[in-house]
Amino acid sequence: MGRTPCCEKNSGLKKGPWTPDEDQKLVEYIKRHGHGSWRALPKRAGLLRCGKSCRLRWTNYLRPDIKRGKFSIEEEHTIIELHAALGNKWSTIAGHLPGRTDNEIKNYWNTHLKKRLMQMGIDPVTHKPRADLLGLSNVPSLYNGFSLTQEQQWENARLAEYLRQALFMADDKGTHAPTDLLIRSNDQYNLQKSMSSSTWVHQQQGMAMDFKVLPPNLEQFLQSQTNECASNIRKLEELLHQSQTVGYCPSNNLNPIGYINNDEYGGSNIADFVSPCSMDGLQMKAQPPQMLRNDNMFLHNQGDHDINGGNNNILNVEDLKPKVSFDESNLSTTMWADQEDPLQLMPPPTFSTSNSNIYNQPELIPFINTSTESSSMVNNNSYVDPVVSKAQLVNNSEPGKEFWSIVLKAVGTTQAPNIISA
DNA sequence: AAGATGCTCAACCGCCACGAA
DNA sequence: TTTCGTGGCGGTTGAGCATCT
Repeated sequence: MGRTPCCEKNSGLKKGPWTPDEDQKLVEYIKRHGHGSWRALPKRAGLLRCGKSCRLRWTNYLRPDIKRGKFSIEEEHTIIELHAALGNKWSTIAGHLPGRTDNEIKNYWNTHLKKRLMQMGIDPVTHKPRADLLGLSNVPSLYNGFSLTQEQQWENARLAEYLRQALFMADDKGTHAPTDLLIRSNDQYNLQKSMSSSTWVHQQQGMAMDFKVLPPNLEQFLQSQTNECASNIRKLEELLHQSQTVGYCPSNNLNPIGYINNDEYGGSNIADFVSPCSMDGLQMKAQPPQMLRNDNMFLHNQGDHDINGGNNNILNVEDLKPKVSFDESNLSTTMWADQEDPLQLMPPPTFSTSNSNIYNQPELIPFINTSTESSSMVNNNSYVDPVVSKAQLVNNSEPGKEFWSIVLKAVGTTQAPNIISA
């Protein structure tokens, strides 16, 4: 049995690079007759090639709608985002990049993006931070006792993406990608302490030497950003003091979704400070992540990898984007007050899909921690006190409005790079 | 200058799914 | 239901070029 191979060996058919003459023959034939049966085409077109070779040459190179040239930042982002969700589904990914072929995307991934992610400490297969490289060997303890749900895996992927963004801050030419590096600390004191000890900075500089992507003056840069942010934070804190500050944030050790933050893990690695911060951060960090995306879409496509027929599982890239356009008018009368679970009470922000560039969206809002009592660490890195964070009152009061106004002003801009500490 | 090494990407290979017979 | 032809996909290769030593 066994089917006939497309190109019999020793069939006398030509292989290897196409000549301009062959290209011309193929293009002219298809222009006149369409490709029809690929197997029959070469004979009819006067080509000593197999049909498969003709099809490949046409679809990957000669097709008139092929886009040539470098991949744009947006295209790169789309590839990475889709790859995180779909894996090596190159043709599906290509379906979202007009004019790009699956082969081209695959090549670009293998020769550029994959390497870049690896250099940045991100596993290009899982899109998770590479624990070995980042000193994150303790991170899995975050999930002790829990099996990772798809949502949590998604959050991991998102963390990886934030790391990627952070490390994309400067490219080889010293220009900056339009993304913010978000640094979160449980309080400004801890951040300043960390900065002054420079543990993180030194680690980053070490990485910079390897990665060749971070600014050489990183330490000063971070420091200046920190100072700048500190004044904003103080403003916010003043306003917050005018409001009642009530309510508890479930601590991370009770939250299997568990955003990583520094107090749980000793505060010396990158993941301690670069965290997935989002609009829900304003509602305390334990806000379920599904607020930020269309989970049905994601879950559906998670299960779609093995669906027959390849193109059946095309998904709209819009559905993968965080839905985080912020509607200020929606900030109304909800308040967190003496509630055991404020998460149940805080309405989600209004989301929309209007923004075209997910990396410029106000999702990049830091977790604003208003805690006045810092959670404590002891030297052996064991976690002692639960994180007790005071939630902010959000209401129609002038201070409340002003608070949000400042928050939006502070974080809603997309000037980059901008390190926002909180 | 020349060989070694690395990088890119067009092209190939083998496999799979689908639809027609 | 099975077989077969075909198109399509993803992994891999290797020629050609660039950079390094």
